Amino acid sequence: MEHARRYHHGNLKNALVAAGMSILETDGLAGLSLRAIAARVGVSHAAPRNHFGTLKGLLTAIAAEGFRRHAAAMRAGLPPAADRPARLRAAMLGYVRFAAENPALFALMFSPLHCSHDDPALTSAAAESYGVLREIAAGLDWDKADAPDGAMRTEWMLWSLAHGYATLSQAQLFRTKAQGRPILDITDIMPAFPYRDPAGETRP
Amino acid sequence: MEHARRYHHGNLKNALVAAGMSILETDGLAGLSLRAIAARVGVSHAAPRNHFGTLKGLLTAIAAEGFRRHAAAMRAGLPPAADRPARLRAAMLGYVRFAAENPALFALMFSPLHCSHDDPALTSAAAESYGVLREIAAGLDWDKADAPDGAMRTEWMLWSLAHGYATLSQAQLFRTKAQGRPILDITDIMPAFPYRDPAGETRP
DNA sequence: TGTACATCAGTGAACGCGCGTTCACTGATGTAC
DNA sequence: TGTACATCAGTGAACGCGCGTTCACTGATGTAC
Repeated sequence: MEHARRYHHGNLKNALVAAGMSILETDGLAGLSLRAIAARVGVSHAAPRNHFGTLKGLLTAIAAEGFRRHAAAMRAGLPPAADRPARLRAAMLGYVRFAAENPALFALMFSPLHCSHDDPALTSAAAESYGVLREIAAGLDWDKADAPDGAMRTEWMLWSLAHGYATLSQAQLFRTKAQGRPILDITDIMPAFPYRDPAGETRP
Repeated sequence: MEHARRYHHGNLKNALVAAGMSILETDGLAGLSLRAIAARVGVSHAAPRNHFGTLKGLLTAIAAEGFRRHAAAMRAGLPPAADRPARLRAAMLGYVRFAAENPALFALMFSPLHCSHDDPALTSAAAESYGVLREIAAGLDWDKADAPDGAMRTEWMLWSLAHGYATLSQAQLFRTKAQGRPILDITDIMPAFPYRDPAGETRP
C-alpha cells in the first residue's frame, strides 16, 4: 500500500493535538493558530471544526494533554515509596523541570485567555497533576498540618511553591543583581519538612 | 478657555499608559491593542509611535507601571515595623490581593509574550516589588537561612509562594472537589516562620 | 452479496475583521539672532 | 520684540497580513434490508 493521502485522516483528533504540541515547541504560544495547526497536519483549516468545534476547544484539548504529560513527568523520576523526603524533592523538581522544558505548553495550560478552565476534560487532566502532589503531601509535617483542611493546605502550599518558582524563573525578572546567577533549583528554597507517620525515614 | 482639542496632547505618554490600565480593567488582556489604547485617549493610532516606538514598548511601560502599583499595594497595608510577623502576613496578602483585583494587569506583567522583561525600566520597576519582600525577608528564620545566599533564598521562597498561590487561585483549576470551597487566603498555607534578630517580637 | 441511503469527515473558497506598521503630511513649539 | 527655521508630536490614509468562521460541496464509511 502506497500510504497515499486519503480523504479521511482516520486519527485527526489526536494528530491535531500532537501538531499543537509540536508548534508550541518550535514557535511558542504566539504561533499556535488554528490555521497553523491544521497546516502542520496537512489538512484543511476547516477540518478541526468537526472534532473540536472552536479554536478554544482545540487549545483546551492540547492543554489537557499537557497536564497528562506534566503528571507523567512528575511521576517519572520518583524514587521508591520508602524515602518520602526524596520523593517530595523529586516531585517538586519534576514540576519545575517540566515547566522549564516546555515553557510555551506550560503557559498555555494556565492561560484562561487560551483555554477553558471549566472544561471537564481539562479539569480532570489537571487533577492528575494535582494527584501527584496530593500523594506526596500526605503525612508531611508542618505547623498547619493539623489545622482544618490540613491536607489541602499542604497540597496548596507545595503546589504554590513549585508553580511560583517555575513561573518566576521563566520570567527572569528577579535574578540577583549582585552576582547575576540564579538559584540553582527549587530544593534550595524548600523548607525542610519532616514526615511523621509510618513509612517515613523522617529526616529530609 | 474652551478646553478645545489641541493638536498636541501635552501628556500623551502618561495618558496612553493610563488608557492601557483602563482597558485592562474593562476588556482584559485580549483587548489591549495599540489601536484600542490610542482610541481611548482620542488620538491617532500612529501617535504612540513617537513615544514608545513599538506596541511592545507601550505594553512594557504599562507593565512597569503595574509593578510600581504592585509595590505600592504591598506597602500600603503594612503595620509598624515592630511586629514583623504581622508585616510578613500583610505583605503576602497584599501581593495576592493585588493579583486578584487586577488579574489582566497581573498577567501582562509576567507575560514575556507581551512585554520585554529585559527592558531596564521594567526590571527596575519590578525591583520595587521585589524590594518589599526583601525587606520583609530579612531576619526571617528557617532552616535555609544560614545556607549560602540565605537571604536570597528567603526572598525567593516567599515570592514563589505568593506568586504561585495568586496564579493558581486565578486559574481556578485546583479547588477541592469535596466541598467546592477554596482556601480563604494565603496565610492559610504559610509556614509559621519566626524572626530571630533585634526588633522581632518572634512568635508569628 | 449487493444496493440504497444516511451520516460522517473532509475540501476550498470566500467573508469580514482588526491588527501593527509605514509614510507623506501638517500644525505647534521652541530657539537663535 | 520680531522673524526665520529646525524640531517635535501629531494626522489620516493605505498596506498587507493572518486570523477564525461560515458555507455549499464532496468523497468515504457504515448500516439496513
